[in-house]
Order: sequence, then structure tokens, then C-alpha cells
Amino acid sequence: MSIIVVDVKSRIPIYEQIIASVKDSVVSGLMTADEPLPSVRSLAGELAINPNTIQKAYSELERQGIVYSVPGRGSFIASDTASIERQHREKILSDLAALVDEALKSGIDIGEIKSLIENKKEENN
Amino acid sequence: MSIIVVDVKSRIPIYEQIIASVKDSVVSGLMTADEPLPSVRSLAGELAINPNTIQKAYSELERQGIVYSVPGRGSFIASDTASIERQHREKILSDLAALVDEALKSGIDIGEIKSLIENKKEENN
DNA sequence: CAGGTGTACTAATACGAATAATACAGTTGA
DNA sequence: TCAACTGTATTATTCGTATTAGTACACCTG
Repeated sequence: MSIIVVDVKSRIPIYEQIIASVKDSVVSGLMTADEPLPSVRSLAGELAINPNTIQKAYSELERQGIVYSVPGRGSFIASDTASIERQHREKILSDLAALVDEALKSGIDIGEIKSLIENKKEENN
Repeated sequence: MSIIVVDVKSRIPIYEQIIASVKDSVVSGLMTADEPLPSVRSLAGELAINPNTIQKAYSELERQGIVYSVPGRGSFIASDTASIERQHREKILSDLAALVDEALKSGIDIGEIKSLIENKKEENN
């Protein structure tokens, strides 16, 4: 099963949307280690886009170590998803730090930020 | 004085960079109400880009109520910067909420987020 | 009135994403 | 064995849009 969706009207290139979509599936646990991705041609058919665009996305994912491809067999999620998830968490924390920085510089009260977090914690239970 | 800088190599359109730059100057207090912006032609000369690109940025800024333009005189920061700053804070809080949401979904401990905020608070003193 | 300002318009250019059309080599399963 | 799948590679073309280019007009200021 593939949860890969794209929005052709988005300003974000389709191949980048695919990359993000696969990454999301990995970090959310929807796709697990060594699980096969849809083939270049079948996914192109599903999404009604050109196979070359899919290939470009898969190539980049392979370059980043998110997937590995075997000619004749297919493309698969990397065996080591732990490091992918770790990288993902690091990126979120880094983004979060930058945003909190900007918030404080904009004069947003730290209490407001804290309560926002508490609310989010409630939702995620 | 103008703190407007652009990176022609960025994937972000130059006119959007200018828009963001002006907004930043307003919310950071570098530019205040009714202060004149550099003229379309002079800024184009400074940044070595086409005047049309500057005009496009200024037009959009005017549409958003960030600046107002007077033919023959120039372009100026809006008189009411308070609402601009409010909008900015709201956007930050909204972004922050989304990011915290994603962090919690990624299994990041809430304590880690809190300590991150405390650290940032220290830095901003 | 000269020289600055914003504004408007059309055309041309540049760049990158996406498509299109093939071709080749490896794997798989009937 | 071989048809049908897989990834990979290559080249050319299309397309959208940001950017440039050039020009013109009306307004304001000293």
C-alpha cells in the first residue's frame, strides 16, 4: 500500500512532494524497513504523472539513504529506518528552536508558548 | 536605511524575498510607520536587479497593507504597524502549534521541547 | 522645468520542472 | 525459456513563471 499523494497545483515540485511523502510514511511507521515501494511505472500510472518524475524522486531518496533500489526487482525502504527517524527528530527540534527564537524576538510571551504546548499535549493523548 | 537583501541563487523568487525582508524590518522595528522605502529605481540599482521586480514586490506589499505608495512621492511603511505585528505573531503561533504537533507525533518527549524553550529564553535575555 | 517618484504595459529571455519517447539490462514466475 | 515485470539512462520537447528589457505616462518637488 502506498500513501503517496501529490498536488499538481502546488508550487512545490512533484518529485519533492513524493520525497516528502515517502519520508513521512517512514517516520510515521506506515512504511517499514525493506518494504517495497510502488514501482516507478505503477506509481506514475496511479498519480497520472510521468515515470521520469517518479524516478527522479526515487533517485534522490536513494541518494539520501531513505530507500535502496535493485534493478529488476524494485525499490525498497532502507533497512535502517532508525537513523532516518533520528534525523527527522533532529530536524524538527532544529526548526522548533528557530521558531521559538523568532517568537521570543517578536515579543511573544514565553507563557503563551508553554500553554500552547500543554494544549497540544492534551490533544495528542 | 534599507536592510533589504536578496539571494539571486535562492529558489525563492526575488520579489518574495523583498516582501519578506520588508515585513521582517517592520516586525523587528527596523522600519517604523510612515518611513519611506527606497525608491523602485534606487533599490533596483542597489540590488542590481530589474525595477519591475521591485515594483512587483511593492505592489504586493501594498495589497497586503504593509506599505502605501504615493505616485510622485514614494512608498512608505503603513501607518498602522500594530496590526502587522499582530498578524505576524499569530502566524508564528500557528506555525509553532503545527510544529509542536509534529514533534509530539514523532515521539519527541515534551520535556525536551520545554527545556529547548528555556534555553532559548536564556539566550534572548 | 528638470529630475525624481510610482504605475502600466508588452515583449523577450531564462530557468527548471515536467513530459515524451525510447532503449537497455536485470529479475521473476509461469 | 520467455513474457512481463523491474530500475536505469538518454535526449528532446513542452510548459509555467520569474525575471529582464524597454518604453511610456502622470505626479510631485525643489
